[in-house]
Amino acid sequence: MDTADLLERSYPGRRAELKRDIFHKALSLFNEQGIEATTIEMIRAECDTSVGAIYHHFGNKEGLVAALFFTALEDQARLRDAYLDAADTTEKGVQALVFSYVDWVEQQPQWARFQYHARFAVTKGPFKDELAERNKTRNLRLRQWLTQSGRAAELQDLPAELLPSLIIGQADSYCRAWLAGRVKGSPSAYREVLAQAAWRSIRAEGLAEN
Amino acid sequence: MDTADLLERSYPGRRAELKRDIFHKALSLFNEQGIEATTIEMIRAECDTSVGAIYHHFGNKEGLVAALFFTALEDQARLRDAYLDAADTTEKGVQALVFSYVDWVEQQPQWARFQYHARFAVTKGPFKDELAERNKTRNLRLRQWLTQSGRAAELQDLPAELLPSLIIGQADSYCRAWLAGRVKGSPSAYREVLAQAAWRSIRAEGLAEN
DNA sequence: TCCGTTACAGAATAATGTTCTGTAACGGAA
DNA sequence: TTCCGTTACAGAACATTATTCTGTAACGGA
Repeated sequence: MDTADLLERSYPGRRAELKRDIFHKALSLFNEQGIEATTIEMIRAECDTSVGAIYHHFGNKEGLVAALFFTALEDQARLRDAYLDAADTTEKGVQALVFSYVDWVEQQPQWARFQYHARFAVTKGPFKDELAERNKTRNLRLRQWLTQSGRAAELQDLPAELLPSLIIGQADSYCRAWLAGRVKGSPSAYREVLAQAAWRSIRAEGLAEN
Repeated sequence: MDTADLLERSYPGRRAELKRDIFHKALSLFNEQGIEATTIEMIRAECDTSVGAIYHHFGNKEGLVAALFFTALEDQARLRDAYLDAADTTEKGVQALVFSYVDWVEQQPQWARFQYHARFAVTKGPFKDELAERNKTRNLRLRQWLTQSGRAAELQDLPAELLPSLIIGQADSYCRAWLAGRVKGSPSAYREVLAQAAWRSIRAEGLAEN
């Protein structure tokens, strides 16, 4: 399960060959050199194609960035929903969110790294509306889980807008540190610790929980 | 306590007037338009100066970004160290880290937002060595606190490289959400909740703690 | 007052993003 | 199979933007 697999999944077929290749090479370059520092010419050379081809498929550099970003978001959400579907208790749900997050980051470090760095550009740029649109539908399953009836009883009395950060914040922070090379242990090696930490921080204070 | 104050603090004196102005205006533009989308010409026009002046002070666009980034980091650390010095227990220390983080973000939203978005570029670019250098000295106080003797007894048995993320991850996540406009409540309004959550997630399991 | 240094101006240049026009490959319809 | 609209690609021309360079003015200590 690597970058190539993700691309086959999202853009299958022979006719999308070059498109996948541009995706793949651009992703690497953006991550290695930085987004600004990567020129269209570099991508063109790496893919042994023409600028025309790149602009044909993606419109412009911003479009390429946005397309990569959306692809990453969608793939990550796919895994998250799968994990969430298998969780039958609140604690398991929290675990599912943390596990799916760190597992995906570790399976797709390239895409994860890029996602972190491209978010701002996409949020500001001309694709911000499309982003908001996609967010809405992509996070349906998550929102449904969060607001499921009876959830509140198992959790502390917390502002709803705080919940996502409380659940995923620590894992997210560690993943960033790992991708930046500031720490060595892989995120998924700590998945239980991270899930535990999240759960301990939001669960209602029971008497006999561990 | 706003952007202007921060600048007076970091670059005082009359002769740094234009430099401060460039900082100030560039920061706003970078945040509003995005870093790539902001041209030197825009900054020049906004400051009513010349490109020569900008390049004289900062070398190039990357240098300007790096200078802004370093300024933000240093100011944030200043507040953190101040809070940390006043904390006399482990729990208070965790609280100090969370409080200083959210308070600074709320006092300096412009700088905070920029910091998030510029990190990658600086990490990759020609200033990465200077960044690593500065990180080392800037985080001295923090590292000292983290490794202070007796700390481990009050905390769960956790990998050291996980600690920073466990303490600050949730607050960090919420700050990002707030700066991006995804949530409404200001970070410092939730400072106690966030500090509590962090503490609950890492403290050793006592019997009679609340 | 002199003089080296720093601060700034703005035209010239270079690097890079984008457009545009043309050509080839594709794939269904007749 | 042939035709034809559509999609895929090529690469030169163009536009925008970053950067350099040369010159001038202000500063500040000797």
